Amino acid sequence: MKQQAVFRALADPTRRAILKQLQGGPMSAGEIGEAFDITGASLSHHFTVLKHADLVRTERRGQYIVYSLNSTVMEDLTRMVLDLFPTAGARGGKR
Amino acid sequence: MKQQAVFRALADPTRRAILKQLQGGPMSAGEIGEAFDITGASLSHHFTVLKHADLVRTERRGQYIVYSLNSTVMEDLTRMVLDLFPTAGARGGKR
DNA sequence: GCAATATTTAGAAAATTATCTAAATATCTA
DNA sequence: TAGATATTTAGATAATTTTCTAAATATTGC
Repeated sequence: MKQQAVFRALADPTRRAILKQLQGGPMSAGEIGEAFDITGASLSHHFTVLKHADLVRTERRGQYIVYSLNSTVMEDLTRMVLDLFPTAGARGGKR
Repeated sequence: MKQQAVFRALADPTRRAILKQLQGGPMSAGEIGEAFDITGASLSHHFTVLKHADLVRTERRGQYIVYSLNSTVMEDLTRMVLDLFPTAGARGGKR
């Protein structure tokens, strides 16, 4: 798990918005892009960063490329957060 | 809660290392700085970012300024993470 | 008050990141 | 195969961030 890649990926608001979009289920790059006012090339750059952090998965479907959330990383991420603030979340507190 | 400020603050490895240092308890700026090979001025900048994200608290103690973790933010942070990956962590899954 | 120590602020340089346009690659349909 | 659509790659520019040096501010102890 590349901690740095994950935190760096989450630091950008556009990328977090992409992740939120994907909560609705897998979407093509173009569909995702409709919600943003940036070029496809810039979007593609963000996808690269998200893939590098292993936060999303891709699959080519015909001429489209479909992105989806990689929710298994969520556990790792939670662990990283807890690792940074052990005092508060240490041992199974309330949720 | 300034989501952007928190994620941005966590994106830098030096700042995450500072947070880890503070796990050992409150420390003065100078003590924290001993572990890093950067100037006090740069360190001070990182403190500013961490404070802006409300991840640390400060208290002047004589000529020192003592930093400590603000662990209450941890809950917010966990919430933000869960918010980004709802499918996996949604409702009290395993821990 | 003055010198010493601790930290921050100001301003600039260096490094990184986000974005763009143009061109390349991949797939589909006719 | 040729043309259309979807996405990525390349290379450049703009914006942001990290770091530095030098100077400023705050506090202590003489």
